[in-house]
Amino acid sequence: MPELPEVEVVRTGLAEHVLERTIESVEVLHPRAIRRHVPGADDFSGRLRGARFTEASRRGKYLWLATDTGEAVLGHLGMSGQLLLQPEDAEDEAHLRVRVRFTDGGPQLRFVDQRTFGGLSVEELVDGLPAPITHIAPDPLGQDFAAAAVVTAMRGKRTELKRALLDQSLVSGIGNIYADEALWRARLHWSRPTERLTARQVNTVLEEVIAVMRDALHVGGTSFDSLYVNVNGESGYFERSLSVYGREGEHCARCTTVIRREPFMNRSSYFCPRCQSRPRKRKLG
DNA sequence: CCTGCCGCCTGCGCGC
DNA sequence: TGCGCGCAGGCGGCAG
Repeated sequence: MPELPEVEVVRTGLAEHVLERTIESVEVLHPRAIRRHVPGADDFSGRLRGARFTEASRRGKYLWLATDTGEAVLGHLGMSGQLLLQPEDAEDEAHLRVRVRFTDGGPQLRFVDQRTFGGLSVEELVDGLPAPITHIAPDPLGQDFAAAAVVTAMRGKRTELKRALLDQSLVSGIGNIYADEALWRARLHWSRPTERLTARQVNTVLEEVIAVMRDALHVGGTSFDSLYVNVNGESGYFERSLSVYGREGEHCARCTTVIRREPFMNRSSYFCPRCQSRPRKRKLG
C-alpha cells in the first residue's frame, strides 16, 4: 500500500498494537525481504531479539519502529507489502516474509509481500532518522515540511512536473495515484516543464497534494484490492473518491470531457485533456 | 553534477 | 481452456 496516506494508516496501526511490547523472536522466511540489511538474516533477528518497540514513525513512504536499544526497524512496503497483526494460530500467508513474535504471546507482527519490492532492515538512527533515508525529503503532512523551499527546488529542476512530484528527494510520499489526483485538482498537465512554472502554480499543486492526501487519510487510504490494507487487513475507501486515476474513458467531474490515459515511465498518467491542457512546444532560445 | 531509464518480482485480467 | 502480453500503487543504481 504504497503512498503516504496508506503508509500512515499502517503507522497508526503499528503505534496502537506493537509499542511497549518486547520481541521474543524474529523469523526471516525470505532473504530478499531483508536484502537491505547487509549483515544478513541472523544479524537482523539477533539485533531485535529482546528489544522493545518504543515509537512508530514515518517519513514519506518509509516507516520505522524505534527500539529501546537505540536502533530502528526500517520498512518500505514497495508495491505490495503489508504489515499485519495476526494471532499465533492464524495460518501463514502465501507471501509471508518475516514474522515477529512477542514475549506477551499476543498477536504476531507479519511482513507479507507478494512482489518483494518492499523490505525491512535494522538501522542506526541519525538525528532521529534511519541512516539510509536521510536523502528522503520531508513529506507534505509532516511538521518539517517547508513548501516555499520545495517550490524553489522544483522550479530549479529541468524536468516534467509529475517527475518532480515523484522525486522523493524533493518532496516525499507522493506516488502515481496522488500525483495524478493533485495535478487534476491543480489543473496542470503532468508534462509541464518545471522550469517554466510559476511559483504560484507549484504552490497550488503542493496544496492540492496535501488536500487529496488528507481526504484519503480520513477514509483509510486507497485500496484497489486486498493487497492494500491496514494492520487488521481492512481496506480503505478512497478508491471511490478518485477523480482521474484509473478512470480512463470516464467523464471529468468538472467539465465532462473524457479522461485520458497516457504512458508515463512504464506506467500511466491519467488526466483531463480539457482541464489540464498539454504544454505547447516552445522554440529553443 | 543532473536526468532518465532499467531491473528487480509475482499475479491478474484481457484478447486471441 | 490455455497462453502470452500488458499492466500494477516503488525504488536504487547506473549510464549518458
